[in-house]
Amino acid sequence: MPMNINSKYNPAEVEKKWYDYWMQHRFFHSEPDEREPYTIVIPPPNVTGVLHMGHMLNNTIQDVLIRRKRMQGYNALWVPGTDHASIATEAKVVGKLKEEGIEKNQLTREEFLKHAWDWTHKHGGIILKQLRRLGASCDWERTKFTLDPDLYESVIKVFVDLYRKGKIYRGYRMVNWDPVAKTTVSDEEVIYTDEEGTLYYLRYPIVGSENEFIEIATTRPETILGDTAIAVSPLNEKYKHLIGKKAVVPIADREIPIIADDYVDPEFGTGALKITPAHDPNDKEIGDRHQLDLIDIFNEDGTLNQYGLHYEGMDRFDVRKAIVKELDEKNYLVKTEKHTHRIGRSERTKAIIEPRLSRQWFLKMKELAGPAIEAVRNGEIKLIPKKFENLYFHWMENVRDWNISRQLWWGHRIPAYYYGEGENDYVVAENLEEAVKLAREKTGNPSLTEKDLKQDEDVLDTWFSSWLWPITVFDGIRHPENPDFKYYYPTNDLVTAPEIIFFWVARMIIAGYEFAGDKPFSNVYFTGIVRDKLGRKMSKSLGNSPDPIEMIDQYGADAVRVGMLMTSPAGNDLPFDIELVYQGRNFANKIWNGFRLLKNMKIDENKAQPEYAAQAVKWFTNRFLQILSQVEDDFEKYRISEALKKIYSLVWDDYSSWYLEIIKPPYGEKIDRTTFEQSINILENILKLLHPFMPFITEEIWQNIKPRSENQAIIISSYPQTGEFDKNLISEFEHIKNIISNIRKIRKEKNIPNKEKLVLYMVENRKLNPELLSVLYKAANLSAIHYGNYEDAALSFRVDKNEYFIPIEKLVDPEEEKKKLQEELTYLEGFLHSVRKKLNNERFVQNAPPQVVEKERKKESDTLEKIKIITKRLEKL
RNA sequence: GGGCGAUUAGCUCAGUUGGUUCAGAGCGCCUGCCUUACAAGCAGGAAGUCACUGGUUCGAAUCCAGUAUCGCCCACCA
Repeated sequence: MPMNINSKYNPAEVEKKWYDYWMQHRFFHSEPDEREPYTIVIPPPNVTGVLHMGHMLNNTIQDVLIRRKRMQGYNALWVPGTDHASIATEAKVVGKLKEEGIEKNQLTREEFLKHAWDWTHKHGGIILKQLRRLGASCDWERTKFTLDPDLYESVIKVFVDLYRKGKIYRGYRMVNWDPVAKTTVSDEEVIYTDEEGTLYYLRYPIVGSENEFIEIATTRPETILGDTAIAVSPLNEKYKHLIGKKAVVPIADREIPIIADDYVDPEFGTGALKITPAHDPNDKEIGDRHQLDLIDIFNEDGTLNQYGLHYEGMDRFDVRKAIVKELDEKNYLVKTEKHTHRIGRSERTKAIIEPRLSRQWFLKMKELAGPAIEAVRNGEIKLIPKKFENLYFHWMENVRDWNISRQLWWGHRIPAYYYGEGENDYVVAENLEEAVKLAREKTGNPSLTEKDLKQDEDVLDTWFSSWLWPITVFDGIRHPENPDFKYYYPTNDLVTAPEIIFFWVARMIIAGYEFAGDKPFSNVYFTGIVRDKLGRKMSKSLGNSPDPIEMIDQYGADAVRVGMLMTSPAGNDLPFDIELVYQGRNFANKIWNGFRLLKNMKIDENKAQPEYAAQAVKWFTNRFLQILSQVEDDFEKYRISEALKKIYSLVWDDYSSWYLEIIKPPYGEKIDRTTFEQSINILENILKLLHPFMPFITEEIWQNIKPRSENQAIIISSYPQTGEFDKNLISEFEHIKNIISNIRKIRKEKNIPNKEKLVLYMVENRKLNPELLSVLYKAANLSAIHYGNYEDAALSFRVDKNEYFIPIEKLVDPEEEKKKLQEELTYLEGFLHSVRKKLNNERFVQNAPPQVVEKERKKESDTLEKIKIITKRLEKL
């Protein structure tokens, strides 16, 4: 049926229609059955986030993988969901409340959480809606949120379990303290700049020896009041005799040990380092190694506390000035030097960050990491590309204990319950009831009640719930025997960004072995970072990121998907350019017009299939299988961009430029039924190959190219199967294409209209399948093909060892023809020379594998033959 | 400073265990075409000392060493 189809593909009309159709028919939904599962869990985006270019790339890849497997007969499941993202979400809620004039600290925990939930319900899930626009075929019926009751319960259960196994402990950790905001800030929120400061050289008297001092250098003289040791390098001869002795802290008048530690650089400053474990991260580590005391000299606002002695209550920077003066007066200050060093300032308040000790919960990582390292080492889990394995091993082998507590309210509240003020006056339990029971046992006080217990105020790090994601989305912590978990776990592929290889990927692997007894996934595909043309990371704050939804509105999801994938090999950054989306859009249009051509053809039921069409069908069928096998290989190796490029070229070059042009009936004629049906078949296969990349346009065409019954859809159709193909046929067809190109070139050079028929003479040194000549007639518009040499004036060209002539009466200039032949000859002689150079090299003939030598011999003889042909031709002219 | 990776056409990248005319693709650029599917198109074309230096080898874009530049991760010095 001819119909009126616009020559421009219009994605906006099409995309919503088919997404709704897929949803209505629950094609994305999966339930365990007898098929083999193929499972991906989404890296859960922040619940209140919006879609950015990184998500686009990431989720397009996941959708390509899942759609392909679905068509290949797997029970494919892609589990979507969101992450509560404690820090990011809490910051947003705090900011929004501030705008309304409400400070967080005016609210109770319950009041604040209500605001947070309201916010989550209002903005949460926007990103999931946006993913639908991209075409993501997630099983939305299984959408999870990391704060869902079942996930919450699982996280708490895991905490308790780890605590009972002795893997969770309380300890102190340096945090970035903002004395103006009176809060901790994350590492990411600290901005470092080089600033000019002063290095103060101070001397500490040695206990027990008259007039002997040890000299140190510091940029922060006020912190001497918190000193608990002086460290020197054990290799430093200068101080060897002092190790084990004591020194006196000036002003504070405390005695502190002189210790040896490798951390100290004997070359820097004086070679001796004052140790203030409460106020410097490195000093803290040294302090831990040597069991030094901790003296915290600061209040929350950066003024000194009682350990500041007579400076109590003064600001840290005022104290610095004052104490330098006092040290100088008392003759402890040796000298000062200008010194440039990096200073960390709070992003928000610009206040200089104060390293401050704070009590936190930690998870011991060393033992847990063992099986996770082994799994990657023995290939049970593959990282793609492989280069990330080095990074993984390096981190895992030097893994530090994980600080899992955060001073926030939005998240999973730490299930520790305190019944007293003492260091160990707490119990860890899954709920309050259980906690009471445990507390009674621990204290021996049976009258203890819920009212006597106070739950820890902190919540768990967001990653402490995400690391369980592949397990908890199937409820595998609470009910490890449930059918979903048994069927879908372990999942197959994970697609994520290399930035979170430690935060998330490594920890998921650990959790998988620890809590599920098996890996969480088999392959991890790392995408790159999406950058702009200038190489900058696309980010909201830079404003250099296009709005993905606007792009989809304008160019269609298929175009955007193709644009994202066209040039993004695993692990490589993607320099995004809108040109890529244009290319995707143009490609969609190309496919669309191929469809239009077929759709508008009129069929002659009585017409027999022309030979050229039969040959074209045969060729394309083989060519398709050839490309299909290459594409399968690419997918096997996760070379997704490569697969797309091959399909792109198959569709554009082989299918559109060659196949369709050949089978297209001459103007005004109808097409025969056989060719038409075969062409539809071919198109269907092409659409299937394309569907994972371009789900919408392929569904639209597939549904319209022939009548379909309800419940049929390309999304659930079966993917083409690889098979044997005739390489020889493909190569012969290449030869024919080559002849056609040469004839087109001649037409162009000589200004011969395409409508004018030409005669071709050919000298066949390589025999061609005569049936293929029908294609030649059709595509080159020939009136006759003669075998044999053409002796008179003619234009000639050579393909392989064959020689072809196009006789043209007037327009042939023998000189021009001679020149062309001469050029060819020169090239061939040069080539022959290089081949012979190899063959004359005895060592080559002896050492190279026989096939290689054989190939060179063949090259030699072929070239000689070609040279002979040209020489003969030249003689005649 | 430590570790990892990269460097191939104007741009973005392939080049799969050294061996086909191996120097490729897409985009861009140049030329000619509004040819009855598609100008978001068609037909042609130009363009690279494979970062540099040396080595291994019969043979190197491919393997090794060094140098330069860039990127990423970690530690960033009292």
